[in-house]
Amino acid sequence: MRKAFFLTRAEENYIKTIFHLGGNETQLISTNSIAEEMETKPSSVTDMAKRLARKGLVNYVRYQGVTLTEKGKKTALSIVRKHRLWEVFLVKKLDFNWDEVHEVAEQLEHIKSEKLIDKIDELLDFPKYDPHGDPIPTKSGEFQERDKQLLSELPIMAKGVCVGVKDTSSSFLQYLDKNNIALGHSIQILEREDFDDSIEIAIDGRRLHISNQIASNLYVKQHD
Amino acid sequence: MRKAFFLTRAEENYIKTIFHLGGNETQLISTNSIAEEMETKPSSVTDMAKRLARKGLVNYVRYQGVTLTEKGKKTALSIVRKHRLWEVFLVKKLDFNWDEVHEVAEQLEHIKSEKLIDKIDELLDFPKYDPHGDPIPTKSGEFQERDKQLLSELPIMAKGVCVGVKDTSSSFLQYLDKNNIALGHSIQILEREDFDDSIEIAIDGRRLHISNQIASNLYVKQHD
DNA sequence: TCCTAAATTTAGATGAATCTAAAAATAGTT
DNA sequence: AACTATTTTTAGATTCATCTAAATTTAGGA
Repeated sequence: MRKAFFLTRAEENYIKTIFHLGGNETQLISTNSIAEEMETKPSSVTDMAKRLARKGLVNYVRYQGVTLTEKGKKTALSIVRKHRLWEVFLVKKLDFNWDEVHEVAEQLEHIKSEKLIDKIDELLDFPKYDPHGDPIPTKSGEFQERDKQLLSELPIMAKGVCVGVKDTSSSFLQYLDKNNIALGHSIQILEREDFDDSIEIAIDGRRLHISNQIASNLYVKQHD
Repeated sequence: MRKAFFLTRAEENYIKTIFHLGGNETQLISTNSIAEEMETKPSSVTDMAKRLARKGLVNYVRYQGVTLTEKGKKTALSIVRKHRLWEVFLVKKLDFNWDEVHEVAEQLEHIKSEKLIDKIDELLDFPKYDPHGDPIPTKSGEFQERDKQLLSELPIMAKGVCVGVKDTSSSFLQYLDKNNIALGHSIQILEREDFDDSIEIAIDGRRLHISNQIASNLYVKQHD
């Protein structure tokens, strides 16, 4: 019988970051990019890469980078699942605003209790998306990105429903709140300004002028 | 401006243990008793005692023991508050049984977010007691033990309401479940067996014979 | 008072997670 | 093919939290 499988908080955070950087796919993730994302030093990442490799969570090639193993992917999905379910819980049950949930969910995602997260899932009636529109992996690890495009990439006159945000910073989310843009709203592109790629949109009967910065951080699902 | 006040998980656990051992009062708590309670070594406790003293959370007297400072007490109450509120949440909102909540609450009590625990408190409608009958400190740190006695200390024919448990082990709580003994039930002592101090009780119209072991782990509030 | 047993502390070690500074490997360019 | 800039790794140090083993202090007899 081999030693019980247990991950420290730091290990879980590395796994999650590698996943978000695309460790899912085949290309190797560089230690530098991980360090940058986690605001830590490349040398620390190297150490951790070795540790995670020893535990069978990543494939580590010296001077090349890492990818997640199957076990690593499963772990990452479980953490992402917990993070996003907790975010839904905070918004739906405790009236947190969608710009306040991230920090707290970063802590809650490390709570170790399968029963707890399953019960939370049930309490929330098995949500498919988190408050930012990101999909929640199922208990068995199924995970499907929603069919979506950046608002900035839609052609003139195209219509769509707002389904997610790319940037999840407080300032961006608060901008959206202030302008009454929320998931589920219908949007139509009315005009595009060639000079700065800003666009004029119709949203819920109102007209609104938004910068390219904004439009390229809003996901929509196009319809006709 | 001095360094931001921050406690590690280990530090919080020590503070909590000292509180439970009576660090509230004036007598010093020995390193040995702390080590025993936490299933660690006395030498580890000594190290931590120094660290906590440096941070102003305990008064540490070499070879004598520790007491909590005002700051330490405040910290302890905040942790106990979080632990007990989470226990209520698990039982009331997620249908955990009262013998399953401790472990998970041990993790949840370390989540750092004032807003989160205040919202949980509100969601639960500001409960005064946890699922084992222990009082929940208020946000401002008020904390009052309920007026209660051990069932084993009640005289013959005395009546009372079950208000808490002393032992919170799974096996004890499951015994109570099996015999349909729960907080809020009325109990009357009918007979006491001199030989082994076991007692015959009336509870909710039923008669039940329970050992002294059981009776000395059940709290009741006596009435007439 | 002196002695011994128990409690407590010190000293030194270990593993996790991090850092800095220096060394090594890689990749792009002439 | 050789040079250089960048990336990555190594080596060595630090802090936290823990341990074991040895030394010290305290407290309770005889």
